[in-house]
Formats: sequence, structure tokens, C-alpha cells
Amino acid sequence: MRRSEEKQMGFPKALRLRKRREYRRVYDEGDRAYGRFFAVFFKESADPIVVAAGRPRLGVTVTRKVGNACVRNRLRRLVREVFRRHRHPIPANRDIVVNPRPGAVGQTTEVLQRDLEAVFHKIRMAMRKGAPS
RNA sequence: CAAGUGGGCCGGGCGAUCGCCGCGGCCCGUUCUUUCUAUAAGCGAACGGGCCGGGGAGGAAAGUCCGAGCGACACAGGGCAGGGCGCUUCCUAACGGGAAGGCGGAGUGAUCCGACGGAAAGCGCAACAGAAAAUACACCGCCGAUGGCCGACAAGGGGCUUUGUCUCCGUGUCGGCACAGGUAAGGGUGAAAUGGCGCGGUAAGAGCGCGCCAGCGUCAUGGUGACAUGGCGGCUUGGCAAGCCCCGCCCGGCGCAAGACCAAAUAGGGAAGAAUGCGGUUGCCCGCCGCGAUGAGGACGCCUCGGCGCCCUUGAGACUUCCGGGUAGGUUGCUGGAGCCGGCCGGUGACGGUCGGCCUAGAGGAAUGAUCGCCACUUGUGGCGCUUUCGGGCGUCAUGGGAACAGAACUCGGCUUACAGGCCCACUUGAGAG
RNA sequence: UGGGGAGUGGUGCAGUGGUAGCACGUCUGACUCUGGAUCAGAAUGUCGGGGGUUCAAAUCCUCCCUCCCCAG
Repeated sequence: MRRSEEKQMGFPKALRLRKRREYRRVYDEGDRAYGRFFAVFFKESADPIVVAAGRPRLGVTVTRKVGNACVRNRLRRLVREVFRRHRHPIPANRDIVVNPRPGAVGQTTEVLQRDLEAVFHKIRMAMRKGAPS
């Protein structure tokens, strides 16, 4: 039991979006939710292997407007870390894409984490309403 | 001690928990493969997962400004076009980089800065101002020796109806005019004005003559050389080449998203085959023969025929295997190298040689992150102690804050730019003490 | 990652060594009862930034900054 929980904390390659096509699908066909520092896109996953895995997948895009390479790298890692620890609200079989906004630079880890968690809960609500199956 | 110059180095440390990406080892699961045959352990391969061990950003990883390696393509050699470089010698795989030196400039100095070949090969440019801007001429000015004109004086000669305070002629001296002519000293300007200063000289002047300086040419000496020093010569030929250009040297263009290998699905290419179909064999079946998506069958036109052109109707089936190209995708290129560290030797130095040791990131929507504790660094505030030239300084405790620039993308060598704070070495100037 | 281009008044653009211009906009005045239109006049520039060449730089050279486009 304990072992499986630890497993849930991991973030292997299978839990990431890795192709441009996958990103495009989420952007073009998915729904959106916004926080103060993030815009999040989400969509049911199409890949049967992912569906079978029963866990959501994450993709992060930080645009050049946000800052230089070093700043953007750090933001992406923070988003990944929050997703790794606090992804429970998100239903399985979802692909989500997080876009940090320029204002996120310089904010403390705690503030960013709370904001992103709130967005995750919004997604959970939206999913329940939109798909009452 | 203060101010400064040059060079080198560091870019927080230790630990805990969770997580990420390679590598090595062990283990589990699924699929595939394998001997004469069957089953199939083991071996092997691919994929997924677990455990253990060990590794994981920089001095600039940045900008992409140069130079190379590497790759496929092109290419006899040479030239043109285009681009780059530009004091000398050396270093280097190469460079637009570096070292040492020369020259010029800045600074009291340590030092620093310099795209620093050619302007008598040619073309071009210079606003405004100024007499004039590249041509030594015009203009103002100066002179006017010589010649010219005017006048005075002196001595001389000639002329005469008039012997004169007459007139004519040239000569000399003096004065004037500025006509010919001489001159480039001076001319408010300008970024720049035809070498500078001085003496002589002259009618006035002028390298016209001389001395020194600058510049040019040439010779000697020193130096590999840039160049320096000295002698001699004739006196002088402006600036811009980061304007065109000339001279010398260099350059094939394109790039790891280069290139190589494996290789779904769909469409298409090539080859082989099968079945169906159509016609004939009197009808049917079988068999046989012929035709057949490279167009069967029908009708029309042209045509001697073979056949050709065009139109209409119809068009079932369109399969299997193999081959080659190739997209998605995957693998590779991909990190052991002009490598790093240390010693010794050569060299003023950049650097080279040699010996020993070391292996030190390899991602691919892209790995090095998150949280916490302790210790160092720095700073604000407060308390205490010591000291004081009464500005403050030092030590210690508590508490709050700060900690830069910035993220490998094929790999090196440089350049440039960004950067909190700190350490070390050498040198300069000033002050004080000895 | 690689390749290419641009930056000039508030906006859109000229100017390619010699006093920075044009159009629209802005402001002031006139006309009008008022506004618009029209007429007259005015203001507005570190020429993206630093350094260099030149007597003189928006212009030439060099190093940066910002923005845009293309390949994939």
C-alpha cells in the first residue's frame, strides 16, 4: 500500500505529453481553466495505453514572453513538482497543459502552488458538471 | 594606510526526505526466436517494471561575431566577380585570436589605447566662412629696381626776323604716378591655407643663401624585421582610402534539423502468380484453345486490311507474394577530445616537448528540481564588554533581511557582452614612521 | 537551433556624409449660434543605446538592446 502511494508520487515519461500533436489536440479541442498565474488546458486522453494506466498526463509550455531560458526552466520545474505532489483532484485519463503567465516570475513557490492547486480543483468541478456519466 | 594599475582564482559548504535523466549489476513479467521433428528449460532480443551502486550545467553553458573539426554535395589548373584581413616577428589545426617588439597618442607613474599598407596609378569629395579649398593663378595689399609717363635741378649739344626769364634734344640726379612689370611677407576666415623659427639678403620679396627643427631621397651602422642612430643631398611633393580604388595575403557554397541505418498505415512504382470474366469448340457440364483493366462488349466515322480516332453504355473484381524508393516513428551521428591535472625540460613570452595520473553531463515538448535543518558570508536594528584622536573601531549575543549574471542542444579554439560578493600575487603614486 | 530583415516627432513613412523633412494627428487663432469641414499659424526628435573614423555621422565602421519574418 505504502509502496503504491510512493509510486503515485513519481513522474516518469509516460505521464508527460511528448509530441506536438498531443499538445495541439489539447489546445484545439480541450477546455480551459484559469488561475492568477496559470492558464490550464485539459482534454480526455486519446491514447488507450494512457487510459489503461489510469493517471493524468501533464505538459508544460512557458512562452518566451515570460523570461529568459533560466527563468522559464525553473517555472516548468515548479509546475511539474506541484503536479507530482498535488495531482489527485484531476480525473484520470486526462491530458492537461499548463501555461504559466508572465506574472508568475518572482512569486514564491508557496503562492504558485496554492494557485495551481485551485485551478486543479476547478478542473475537477468542470469535469463533474460537463460529463455527468 | 589611502588611491590606483596589471594578472590569476572562487562563484557558498555539509546533511535528510521526495522526484528526474543516462550508465553498470541483479531480479520479475509479457511477446518473439532457437537444434532432424514435437514439446520446451536454458541462451538471446524487444518492451514494461523493481532493487542496489555510481554520475549529472557554466565562467560565461549567453550573444551567434570570427576560426576549425566533422558530414553529404560540387570541384583538373588558372583567372574574373564577390567577401574578408592589413606595422613587424613569432605561436597555433586555424583565426579577424594570442605573445613579444616597433611607431604614434594619453597619464606624475605602474600602465593603457590605436582597422597602424598605399594619397608623385587614377577618379571623387570638402557645407558655412573666407581673397583663395587643391589650381598656384586671379583679388586686396607691398614694391615699382628696370622700362614708361609727368615735374624739378645740373652740366652739355643743336636751332633762330626776335640771342632770350626763348625753344628742342638726349645724359645724370631727385621727386611723383602706379601704365607695363615684379612679388607671394601680410589679408579678420576656416577643421585644414603651399614647411616652422631666426639671421642675412632685396626696390619689395621669395629656400634666394645660411643655422636648427619637421618632412623627402640616399648611403653607412645595429636589428630576422617593423624600425632606430648618424652622414650626405636637393630644398618641399596638403586632407579624406571605416569614399571608389591600388597593392599584398586568405576564402567552394551549405550545414548535425548535416549525414547514415531500420521501417508501420495510406497512395503510388516495378516484377511474378492466382482466381473471376469474355469468345470459340452445335446447346449444357468438364476439358482444350484464344483474348483480357496495356480496356472485354456495342454502335458510329475514317480506312483495302491490320489497325487508328472519337462517342455511348457497362464496368464485377481490383487479390496474394516479392522487390525498390520513402513519410510517421525509432536507432545512430553523441561524446576519449587540437581532453583535464601534476612534475620536469626548452623558450623573454604566447607556446611546445616529455613523463606520470585521470575519465569528467549526454537530454530530445528537452534530464540536474522541491522542501527542511545546521554552518560560513554580508547587512540593518538593539543589548553588553573593551578601546578612542569623541567621528568611531573591535569582540560577542539576540532578531530581521540579502546572496549576482545566468541553463549544455554535434564538438572544440577564440572574441564580445552580463555578473552579488570574496581571495591571492606583482607593481605605481601619495602620506606617515623607522 | 539555423537563416534573414527592421528600429527617424503621437502614428505611417522620406532622407544614404554638410542646418532632420512629408502626410495624418495635436495645439492656438479666424469663420460659425455651436460642432464639423475650410483657412492662417505654431509646437513636437538622446534619429534604439555605447564606442570609433571624419573638420563634420540619422548616414561609414564596430559592440550591444528590442522587435519582426522564414526553415523545421
